[in-house]
Amino acid sequence: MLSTGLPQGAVPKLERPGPLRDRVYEALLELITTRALQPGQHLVESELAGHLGVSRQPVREALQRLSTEGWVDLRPAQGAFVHEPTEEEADQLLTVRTLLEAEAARLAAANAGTAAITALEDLCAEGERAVADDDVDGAVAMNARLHAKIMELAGNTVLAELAAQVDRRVRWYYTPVARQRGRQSWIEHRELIAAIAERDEQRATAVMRAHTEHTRKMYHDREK
Amino acid sequence: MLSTGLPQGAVPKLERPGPLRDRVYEALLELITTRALQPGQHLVESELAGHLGVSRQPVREALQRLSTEGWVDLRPAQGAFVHEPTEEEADQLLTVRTLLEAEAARLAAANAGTAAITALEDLCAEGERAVADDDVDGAVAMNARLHAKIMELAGNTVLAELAAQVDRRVRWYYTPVARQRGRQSWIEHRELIAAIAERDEQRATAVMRAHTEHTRKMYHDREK
DNA sequence: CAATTGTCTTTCGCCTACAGTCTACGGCGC
DNA sequence: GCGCCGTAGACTGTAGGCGAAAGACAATTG
Repeated sequence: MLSTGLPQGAVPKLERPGPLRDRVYEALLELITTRALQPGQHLVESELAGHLGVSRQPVREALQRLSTEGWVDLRPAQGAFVHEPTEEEADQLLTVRTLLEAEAARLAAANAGTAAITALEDLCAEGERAVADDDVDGAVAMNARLHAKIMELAGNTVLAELAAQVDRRVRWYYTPVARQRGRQSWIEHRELIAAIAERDEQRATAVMRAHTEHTRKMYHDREK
Repeated sequence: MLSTGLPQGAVPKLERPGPLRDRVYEALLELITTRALQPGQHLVESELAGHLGVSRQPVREALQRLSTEGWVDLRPAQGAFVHEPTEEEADQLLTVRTLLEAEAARLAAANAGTAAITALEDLCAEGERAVADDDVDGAVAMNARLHAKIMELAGNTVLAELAAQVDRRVRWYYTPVARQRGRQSWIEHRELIAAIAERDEQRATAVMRAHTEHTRKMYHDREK
């Protein structure tokens, strides 16, 4: 027990700037997802290092990690290139995402308490408001947070981490599409939450599956 | 066209020892999975470097990768520690594995041709032979190859890569158990292949799900 | 004129060196 | 005797440098 009368959770925890490699990692990921670095582009370590004001080492380590997570391709003795998504890969990734999200919905339906349900409804309401205001970026952000919350309710950390990575890449591939489908998406969210509230695992799975599959359909319709 | 009369495909392509970091990665992974490095153990970069005859840099990069894949925990300013599996995590990982493998079985049932089926049956036969000979290591290896083959037949690269990682970790956690269940496992394999041969997606999914779930049951029974 | 070869630049892969930080232990005061 | 503080050791985090491989381009030769 601490002898000082400090309030337990309120200690700021001395915000330290974590390892440099992590910040470089996030910076690069941001640049990639925002298309500032385009697919296929050659990433030169020394350039990035100079541009970010650090040495090559942290940049190298960040690139390694980005490579294992599928954001860049690391050709031996040649360097890092921003990964170029193919039609096939995007499709496969979406299949996996559907799988993971559907399972999360099922688990969430099995575990969710009343407090959690209201939390979901709050998030959903906020998202709907963003759509009503034509705040596209806000709606996309709320969408991510809602899905993340469902993942959290599922209570499976491993599943959550995998899904987080897959989700982020799917969003990267499908950003042009995702921005288009605002309203319909949130109607489906309501349905999903209802299913979870009723503890109906089957229906929650089915709704989530249909929900993510709509993205695929949207995309294929758009191709023409 | 080459003017030299070199045989076209027979050129050995000059096997080069890939990047050092990759070899270090595989060496460390081997040491971890074989329990030569025990969970919780502190991995000192300079020690490993000296022991492997390389500098710290490749070791660092290998540790980074092992960290993102969940084999070691990287505590800032303190170093790398071999990850310690918890009951809960093992359980969650198994859930994910069940999910991925079941989907793979479904896709395999949808795609498999006759040639592929015979290939599966050959692998299965070889596995059964290993069991009959009490060749435990051989049986485990064949098990891995069979599952990998089914993944391949599923034709989803993303799914395959994810499953490969999850599988490897599951095998690490459950090695003491996995070695125990030889015969029953291969009976189930036969069933699974039959379902795939009949193109029965539903049944293939169900059989694979039951198959992986048996591992969980085995483990929990063993706890007592 | 085309194919080839030699050279040259760029960039990576790895090593070495230094600075910052955490841990452990021993001395000092109470 | 007990607890706190300071110091020393060890290890990680970051920086910079050297050798080597890959690609580009020009010169050379048939």
